[in-house]
Amino acid sequence: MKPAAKAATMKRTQGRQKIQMELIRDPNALQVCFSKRRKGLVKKVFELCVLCDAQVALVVFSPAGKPYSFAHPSFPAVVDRFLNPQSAPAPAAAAAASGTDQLARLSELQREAERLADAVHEAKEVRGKELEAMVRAAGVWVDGDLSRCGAPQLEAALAALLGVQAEAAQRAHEILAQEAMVQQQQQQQCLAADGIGSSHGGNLFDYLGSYAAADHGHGGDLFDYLGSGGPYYAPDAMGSSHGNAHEAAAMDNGTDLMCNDAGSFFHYLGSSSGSFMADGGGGGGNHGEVGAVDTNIRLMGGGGMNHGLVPMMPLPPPQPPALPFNHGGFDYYNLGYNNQGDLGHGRGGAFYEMDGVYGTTCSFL
Amino acid sequence: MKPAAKAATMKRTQGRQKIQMELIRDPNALQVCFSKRRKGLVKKVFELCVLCDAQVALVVFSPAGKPYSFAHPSFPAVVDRFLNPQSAPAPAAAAAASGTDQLARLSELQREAERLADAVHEAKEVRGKELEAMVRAAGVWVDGDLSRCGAPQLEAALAALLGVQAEAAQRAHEILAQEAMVQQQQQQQCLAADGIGSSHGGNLFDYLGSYAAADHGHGGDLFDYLGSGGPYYAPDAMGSSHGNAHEAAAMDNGTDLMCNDAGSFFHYLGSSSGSFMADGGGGGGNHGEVGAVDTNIRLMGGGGMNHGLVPMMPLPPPQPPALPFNHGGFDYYNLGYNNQGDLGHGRGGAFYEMDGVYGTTCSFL
DNA sequence: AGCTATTTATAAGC
DNA sequence: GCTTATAAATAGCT
Repeated sequence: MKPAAKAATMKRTQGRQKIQMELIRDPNALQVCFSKRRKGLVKKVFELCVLCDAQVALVVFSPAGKPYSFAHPSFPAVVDRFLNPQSAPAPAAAAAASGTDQLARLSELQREAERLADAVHEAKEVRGKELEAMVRAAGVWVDGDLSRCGAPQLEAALAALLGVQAEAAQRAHEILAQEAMVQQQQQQQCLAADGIGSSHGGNLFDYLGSYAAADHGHGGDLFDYLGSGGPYYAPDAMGSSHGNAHEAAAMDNGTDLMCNDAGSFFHYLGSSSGSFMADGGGGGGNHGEVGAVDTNIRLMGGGGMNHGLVPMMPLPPPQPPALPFNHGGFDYYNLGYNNQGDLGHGRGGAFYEMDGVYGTTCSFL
Repeated sequence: MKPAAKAATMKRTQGRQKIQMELIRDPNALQVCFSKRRKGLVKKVFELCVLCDAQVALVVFSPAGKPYSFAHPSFPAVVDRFLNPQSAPAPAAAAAASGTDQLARLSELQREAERLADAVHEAKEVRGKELEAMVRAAGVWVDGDLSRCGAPQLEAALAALLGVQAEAAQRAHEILAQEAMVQQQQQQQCLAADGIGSSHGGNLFDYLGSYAAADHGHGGDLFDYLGSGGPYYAPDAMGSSHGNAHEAAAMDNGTDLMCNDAGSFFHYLGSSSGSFMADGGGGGGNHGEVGAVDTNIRLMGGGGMNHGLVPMMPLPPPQPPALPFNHGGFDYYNLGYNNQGDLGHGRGGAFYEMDGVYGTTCSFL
């Protein structure tokens, strides 16, 4: 390279600049940043799923208030897992949880809280010393501002922190548990099967590939490959079957690690440059496993509302009035890389996050 | 540099290698990868929160089955948001949720909270000074682990998160809504207020700084700074005032975007390399706002169980039989960078994810 | 949205 | 867990 005589002038761009970790004031910049970072975040989550067969659930609200989510093997699966750590799905058990059990839990929670408090305290002490030494240390900050919070909130907050919040939790639990059970029945062996969030409004499932495939449509991509270089499998989208297992049991669970309870939509078979497989929502679930991952990932990107390619789900409006959860829009989910100089560049991925409400989605048990 | 004659030999390491996006077969490598990536993931999420004031909720199960979580402003807040998109909180509803039981619990929680707050406060103070030198970071977090959380909370939270799944969602909604309302009453203007998960077991709150400070204890770090380079503001912890707004109204909401419904604990004031401000929990809620973010972030790192410094929770075995939710352990949460060639390197952060059950935490409404 | 130039995130390795 | 050398993620522009 040149001696940098006019290096500065040479550069077409200044390149990435380090930015302060603070709220971006410029609305436009904020939007751009959010979009890019959300995309990157999803890719990271996805990779974590694939590489470590980790189960995850992510929900992000855009600054505009639109919700985005990603989960693997599925939210239901994650929930189920929480409910049933390692034990098999105890149908009756759930019910049992309520009542006295609840109380017990609460007691525990309380104790937990105490311990936590202690921990904090100690931490504090220790920390103080450390701090002296320098900087970084520290802390937690668990505080925030309670200032704004009314005392009541604080209470609630604490309760929450401590894991308490008995009541709400309790009730929610009961109800949800039941729901979960119902769901479980359906999911049984294939709990992960069902789709994740359903993005109403027009979201797409993008495959987060690296030097993935050629993009399908820059202006209107639905499913984009997000993986690295493998074939990505995107089974059924958000099933609507809330009544029973529809296509359950179909997919082959090639999961090596522990993604046992999973059996979701997107199956990552990933290798290197592979083919992108997307099999619609409906029926058959399996496909030719290439040979690797079988991560069964599903991700629910937000779809742009302006994509052209995939005409999936007509999005039958469940219950507009009934469901209060209609936040948002969605985005894309295109995480391809193009650095490696491989095939195209895997662009695609449309996104948006205006204040308008595109549609929403959700996914739960 | 040399003409690369023996370049290959010179290199101490081969540097980062590109890896196939597929499940890592080697257990050890898997563990390492998971730890690193989870850390990085959390950092990313955190940054997204700070930069874009996005609200998020993340749950990750380690391959070993341990749960980790992160949220901002808190799970409860997110849930609430799902439940109550933009509508105002219904005051009356709250009453319904309450029960005598509630009160009792609350009282307890309050006490707990107080203690916690104090602890935090002190820690904060100490740390604050030191921090000035560094970082700024900030944000929120709630990461910790949900392992211990009772399923109910998780369920509820998740349900909320996903916001959908009609059925479950619906019912959950009804129930939760009520609960939420109750909460809302308390939180009213400060819904985001409540804390997040509590990591029992020995988690630490790490500050995710960038070119942060020197690490306190490599072997046993508690609170690590995770921020980048700005002032970090960690007001009061979880106040205990559950009766009414104590220090309410204090902080200035620098939030530009839309984090309107939030009013959480961690307040990020971050600027550039600024001073670190941490104002204890108790009383006054405000502080000198540096001038920026006001992100109100809270983070709850997971602690390693093998850290030396903090002798936290003995982990009194709650109820092996009773609670089915005992997944995991926790980890660290140290996301400092050291590249920029600033101060130290911001190491710290201990983590682990064995199959042992360390303790857990939860956070919900 | 697509392009760089950099900043970050991390495989490897100790 | 800490370093090193590189692969990736992205801030600033267009």
